[in-house]
Amino acid sequence: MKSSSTMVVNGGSEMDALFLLRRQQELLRQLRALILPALRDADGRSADLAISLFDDVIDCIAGVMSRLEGISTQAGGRRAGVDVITPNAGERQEEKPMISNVGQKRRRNNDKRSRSLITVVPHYDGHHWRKYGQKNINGREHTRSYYRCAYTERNCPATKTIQQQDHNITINCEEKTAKYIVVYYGHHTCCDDNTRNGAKNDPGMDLIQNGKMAGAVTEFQKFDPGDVDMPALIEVLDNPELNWDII
DNA sequence: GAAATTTGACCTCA
DNA sequence: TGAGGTCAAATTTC
Repeated sequence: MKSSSTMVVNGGSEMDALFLLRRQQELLRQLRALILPALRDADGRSADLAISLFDDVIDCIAGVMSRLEGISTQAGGRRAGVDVITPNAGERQEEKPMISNVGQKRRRNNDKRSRSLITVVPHYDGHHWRKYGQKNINGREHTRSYYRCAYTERNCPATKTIQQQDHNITINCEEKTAKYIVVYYGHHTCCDDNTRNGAKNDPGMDLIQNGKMAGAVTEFQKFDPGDVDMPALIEVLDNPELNWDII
């Protein structure tokens, strides 16, 4: 099956290419969060090397994106309705805690939104989340669920909401499985170690043990750090099982 | 029994 | 004033 990414590239503009690059960048981050726990358990040195390689690739994409952004700005503005996602965007945006007064209920400011994604696996992002609320949203068929980082005792302010899309998306006459809009707020201050350990408890990580993501992980465990196969990596990123779309 | 989830009430903000 | 976000007690799950 030809990926939607490829199709857009073939007929696309600078903005389409930018959109795909953002998607790839985000996919890389998700893949990084996905495989690092397994790598660290197996071999800490490989994990460190993998982090370095991932960061290099993400930086390269960021460099290409900034060039393309220069071109597309000259050509007439950004793609409507798409968040601009820059490297570490979530980390840079948040200087203040999201909730300024503990115990006070405050409506979330949209400025605090860091990024949003559409995915079929909303729990699968490498972090350990705890649900703290659920609401029916006006005009929506499905409820919205509210999650915060499970490491709140370490003052981690990260939260996210998961909203199932009202209608399943159909691409190339194929009925896709239910998709969820995941919006992340704040960033994790619970550090990588917690992310790593927390991921073991993340419901999404069960997917690996259950075999849904086993292919990707198995491939990576066989990975030779000295032999980076970029086409193969792109194949993994295009894996519909992950199916992350930046919105 | 601890941890996680559910759910109704409450609070804030547009 | 109502929609959306959060709290916290009750309930469920492990």
